[in-house]
Amino acid sequence: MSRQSSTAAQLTPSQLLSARARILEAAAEMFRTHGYDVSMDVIATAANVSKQTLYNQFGSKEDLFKAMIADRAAVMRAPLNASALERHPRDMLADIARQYYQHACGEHEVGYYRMMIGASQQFPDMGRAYYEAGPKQMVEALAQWMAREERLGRLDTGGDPVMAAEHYLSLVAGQIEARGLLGLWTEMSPAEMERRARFCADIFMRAFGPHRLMG
Amino acid sequence: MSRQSSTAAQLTPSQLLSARARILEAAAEMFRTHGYDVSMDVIATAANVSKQTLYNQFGSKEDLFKAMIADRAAVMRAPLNASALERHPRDMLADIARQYYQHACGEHEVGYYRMMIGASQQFPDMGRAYYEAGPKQMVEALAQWMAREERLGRLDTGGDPVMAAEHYLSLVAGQIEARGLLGLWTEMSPAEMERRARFCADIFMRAFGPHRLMG
DNA sequence: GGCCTCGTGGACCCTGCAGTCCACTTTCTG
DNA sequence: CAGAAAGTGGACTGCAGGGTCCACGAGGCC
Repeated sequence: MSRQSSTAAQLTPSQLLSARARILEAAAEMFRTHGYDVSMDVIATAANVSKQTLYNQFGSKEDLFKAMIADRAAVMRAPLNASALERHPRDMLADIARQYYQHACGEHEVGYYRMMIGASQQFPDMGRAYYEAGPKQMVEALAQWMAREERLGRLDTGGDPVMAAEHYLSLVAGQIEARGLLGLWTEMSPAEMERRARFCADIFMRAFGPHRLMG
Repeated sequence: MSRQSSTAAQLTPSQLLSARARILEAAAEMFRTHGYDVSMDVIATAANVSKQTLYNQFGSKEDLFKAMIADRAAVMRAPLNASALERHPRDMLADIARQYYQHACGEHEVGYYRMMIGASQQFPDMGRAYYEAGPKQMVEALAQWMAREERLGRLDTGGDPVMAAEHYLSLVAGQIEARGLLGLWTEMSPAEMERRARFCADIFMRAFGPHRLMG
């Protein structure tokens, strides 16, 4: 019993993960909140790991950073679950906006995005990688869906679904993201999310819906 | 003659400015391209000034940075020249987009924006200041104009001109800015600018024009 | 000419941080 | 149990960068 309690029982959950996973997690958190400038000591402390272990797992700070980016890229998936294909475009669009507001524009994600922007100055290829793993995926998935809807006659993007998709995502993210990037944080109530989501879907449908007034 | 040439004649243009102005200019350039991490030595060299002079003018790095921000804020003005009030909203909107594409989304400005994002992590109040001096001004100016147009019956924002204004600016900036922030640079031809500007104005008018289909 | 101000450049101090080393302990494995 | 493998903590090195100091030069003012 005493041996048990001294090894497993009193460990915090984070200590049950492998050292490597713990480091990656802590690194993500520290990089996100402090930018690339965090010291390796701070990361080691946050990961509950000695500095040496850290250097054993990842040869250098740059390597650690890159590994952590790669690790996150796997997490970051286009949240366009193609489940409900037969729903009305308006509902689908509103849903995308809702998902965005709930998951992709939190303090967490915006902080992460901000860090990537900062890092892209230091590691230019990383910016590209991030863009292609993240935003680009979303645009493409959405554009594909829109093209399909256009073929079904339920949307009219004027033959440029990519631009329409970009516009919709811009509409959804809009100033919220801009404010977040500059560190201005305003919590968004569920009601507000709902209102904005509907608003976005509505105006998109007015602009790209099938019953257009003008050519 | 020899005295003349040794003092004024062979000075480069930048050396004719006051030391302070030269420092501010060089600091802006260096901070923009390298982020807040540039060393003071580099800035001093770029300004063609000794390190001591730099510290005489601005007590510390932080002070220099803030002074440079303040200096830039004066330059950054909402480019919504209210000259042409009687023009058709569509033309006005297209013009705003054109102006944005020509002046506000160049490598220069986006680099500056990126730097501000990075700095807002270190100096939170600076992010707010930047937002209020820049984006916010634009949104408000545009919203005011839209409210006026709505009263004239030439626009229908559904009673929320601010949201409409935000949406229009998002539409215009959109993915271009996102890509720029991540360091992906794609030169935009004048034709492309024109196409995008028209596109933005058109879809905005379809969504918020006076002849709406649905309530 | 003599003083004063401003600038120069280069040496210098000190702190923080990436990265290394090492002696010691823990844990896994045969 | 013995030995290997991995981890620990803390001291240490080297360097970059913020900030200071100082001896010197050049122009303006009386």
